[in-house]
Amino acid sequence: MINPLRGMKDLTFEESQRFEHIVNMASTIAKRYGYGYIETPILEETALFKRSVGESSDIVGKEMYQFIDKGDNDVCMRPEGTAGVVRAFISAKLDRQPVKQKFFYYGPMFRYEKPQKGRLREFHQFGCESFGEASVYEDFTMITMISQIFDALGIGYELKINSLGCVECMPPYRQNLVSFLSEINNELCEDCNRRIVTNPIRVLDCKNEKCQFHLVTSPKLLNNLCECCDSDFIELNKLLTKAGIKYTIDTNLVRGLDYYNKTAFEFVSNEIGAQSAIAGGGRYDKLVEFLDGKPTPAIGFALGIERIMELVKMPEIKREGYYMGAMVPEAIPALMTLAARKRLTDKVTVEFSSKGFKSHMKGVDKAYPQYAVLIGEDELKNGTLWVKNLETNEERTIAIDEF
RNA sequence: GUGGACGUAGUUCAGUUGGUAGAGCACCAGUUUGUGGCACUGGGUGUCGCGGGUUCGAGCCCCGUCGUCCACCCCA
Repeated sequence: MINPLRGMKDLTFEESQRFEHIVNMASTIAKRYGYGYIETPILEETALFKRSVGESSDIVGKEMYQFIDKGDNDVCMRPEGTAGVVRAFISAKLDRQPVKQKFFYYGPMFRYEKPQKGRLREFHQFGCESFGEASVYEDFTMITMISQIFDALGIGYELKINSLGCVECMPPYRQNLVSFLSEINNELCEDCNRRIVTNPIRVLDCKNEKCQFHLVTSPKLLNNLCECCDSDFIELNKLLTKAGIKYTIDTNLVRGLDYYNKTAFEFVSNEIGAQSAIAGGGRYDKLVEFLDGKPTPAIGFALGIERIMELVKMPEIKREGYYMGAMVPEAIPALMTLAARKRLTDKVTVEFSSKGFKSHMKGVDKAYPQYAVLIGEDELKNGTLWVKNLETNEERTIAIDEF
């Protein structure tokens, strides 16, 4: 027996319905905010992810499904969605038009990780990317939209926000932090010492208590923002408060991908294990030009579909369509004709084997239709159908033509 | 990549100091050619993850391997 690869899952029945429901709900809401569907390739040049996500990140460093294809190209299964959408945006030369563009997407992402709860090798994200809008109102709008999606899905969440600064204020702060960390590096754990070199901001959210003790006096980015970043962050706080969206400022919130700047946010749930981030995103104003486009401010987010699947409250299922069956084999051809016609407008389940009444009714329970339609000896003889409405339990025998 | 737990029926699980596998649910058939969900009766559907070893004998003990789960790391 061949099973799916490690960390990859088949979705059927309730699970696939949940998946569909999430995508439908998120798409519907995103469209209301002006987002249009974009589909981009799953396979991209490896260089795209190295340049956008960043070589220092774990994603690029050790988690990519990367290989050389038959044409000698260095290619990679996308580990996240933003890079591909930005690439598509630039490929279509949309960066040369002064028009704001908003896209949503959903689909599989691949990371070669060790699977655990909420962490798969093939997982699915729904995401949005907004290009050309630098206003902090857009940051606020996006966060509002995500809250709305989670509300519509019946999911509880906590929102964390932070500002990562910009090219003006981040580099000096970073240098500042590195020198602070270097002075106390003897007190810090092994991981943190590694992070001082690879990604010093990450040291700030180390879970080691001893590290946290020594980090109390560390320089904080929020106190070192430039005027623009500072006022935008204050404005974002005001807007969220005014809109009644609960949030906390998490100065240690660092997004894992190199391209983020200014607003960073994360939605977390405490009900799904250690992998608690259910959505994350932020601004990436420099990424478009970094991938050879014209400077274009942008902001985006992605939510992990599998991570929220078990949190979603599903709407009640309703009876739908028809179950059709015959109690004598000779009636089956007539059934097929009726079914074909009904299927132009309704859901129809046809049982091809003729069997007893009771047996058919069991089939009816499984198919959960609104109507059961049966043909037995009498009906066949008289050219009629037996129809039962399973909601009202009303039964009728009608002429075939009336159906 | 590191650490820990666990792999028995479709599923959830039981299985004694080692003696050739069992229960609930699900499923199928029947009671019942004409009223389903309920009830009753019958049916086990299995490479005990895989491979080796110890033993007269392994689901159980040992080694290896694959896989799942959980945590770290990291992230959606």
